[in-house]
Amino acid sequence: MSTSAEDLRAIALAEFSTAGYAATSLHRIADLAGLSKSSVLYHYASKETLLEATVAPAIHRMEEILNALEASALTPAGRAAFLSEFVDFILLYRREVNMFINQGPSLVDVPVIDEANEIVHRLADFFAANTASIEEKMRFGIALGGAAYMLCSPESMAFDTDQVDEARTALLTILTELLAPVTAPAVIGE
Amino acid sequence: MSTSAEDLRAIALAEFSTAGYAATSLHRIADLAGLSKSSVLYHYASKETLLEATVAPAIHRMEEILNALEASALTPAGRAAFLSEFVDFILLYRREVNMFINQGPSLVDVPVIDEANEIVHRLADFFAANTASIEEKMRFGIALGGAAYMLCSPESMAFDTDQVDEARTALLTILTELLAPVTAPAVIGE
DNA sequence: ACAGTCTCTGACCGATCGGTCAGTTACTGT
DNA sequence: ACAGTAACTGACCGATCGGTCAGAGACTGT
Repeated sequence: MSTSAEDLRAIALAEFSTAGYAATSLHRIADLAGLSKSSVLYHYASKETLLEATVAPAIHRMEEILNALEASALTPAGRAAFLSEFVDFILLYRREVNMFINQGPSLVDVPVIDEANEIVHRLADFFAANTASIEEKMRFGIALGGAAYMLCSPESMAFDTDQVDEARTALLTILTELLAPVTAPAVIGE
Repeated sequence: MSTSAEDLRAIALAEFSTAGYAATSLHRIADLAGLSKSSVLYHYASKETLLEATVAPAIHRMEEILNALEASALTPAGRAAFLSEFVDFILLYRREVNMFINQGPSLVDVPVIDEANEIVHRLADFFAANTASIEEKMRFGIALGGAAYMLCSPESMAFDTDQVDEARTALLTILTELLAPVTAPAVIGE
């Protein structure tokens, strides 16, 4: 059952994230799926509908994580839990996250993408609320954008399954270091 | 002099980096320049030629920096000089760097983009040569991709000129911290 | 045997894409 | 006054884009 609908979603996700939404034609998606363009439009009413179906699960999951973060306020435990969940989220929804980061700004006016951009803004606001310094804002941006780039760059897209755990640990270490609370003294440098 | 040629380059750069190469039409570039599409094609033989002219300066500069890095081997001074030059490079060629990072993989078969991708690979190989651990590779990717994202995200594109210095200092601090030699003890966390 | 529904397809549509070309305008040096 | 050239333009081209539509098979329950 559902031979094609889910296949098409996966194919579209891979193409949208690597080649870009605008640069990916319905014809190409159909070819990769072994179908005709008309069949793609049978399962999804439009290219935009396909995009929405492609990224919706990741958006909803990210919304859950963000709600939990805002609920747990700024307790150290809450913050640590968020980082762990966030790393798992990025690893699970690698391609979707890469799409938000790389193409989000250029896909405005697509409702589901606007929703995703709004979530990123909520997340940024949360971290920016406690610090006005440019360096802290930059740490957040580098952590988010860098992690997303790292996990979907051409070289790293093909993770061996046994490397995922190591990647997860490394990512959590680096992000924790980058997003350490502002109360931590700056022992590095002078 | 050069009323339009240079203007077109700047307009194309801004559009390519924000909306994407594939999603930017020659018609739109012409409109933004107050010219006709034919005039754009008068100054640049093709859309691809315009892309090459747009990113060539940044590529040549990055090549210089990379050559200097490889020449200075792994001396601490050489590494520190590289980081400083690299930060200046990213700040000066923000939009171009953002293009490489976000669209490089999808623009293969364009000669000048292949050249840029090759440079990124040389840079990655240089840092990967001294460490095989996934974490160190990830640190490099996060630093490069994160810095590029941070400096060309919609919110940060409009830097006040007096904030550039502060941004430069913060960026240098964070990158130095991220790319600290593997010999440095991990004093953060446990 | 029949009707209904799901999946799929080729033919076709208007719009837009990158690109070509003949020709116009305006400014130059002679 | 004239020729040359740089800058620019509208009309046009084939290709491709997203999307519509009528209908062909395949599989159901009756």
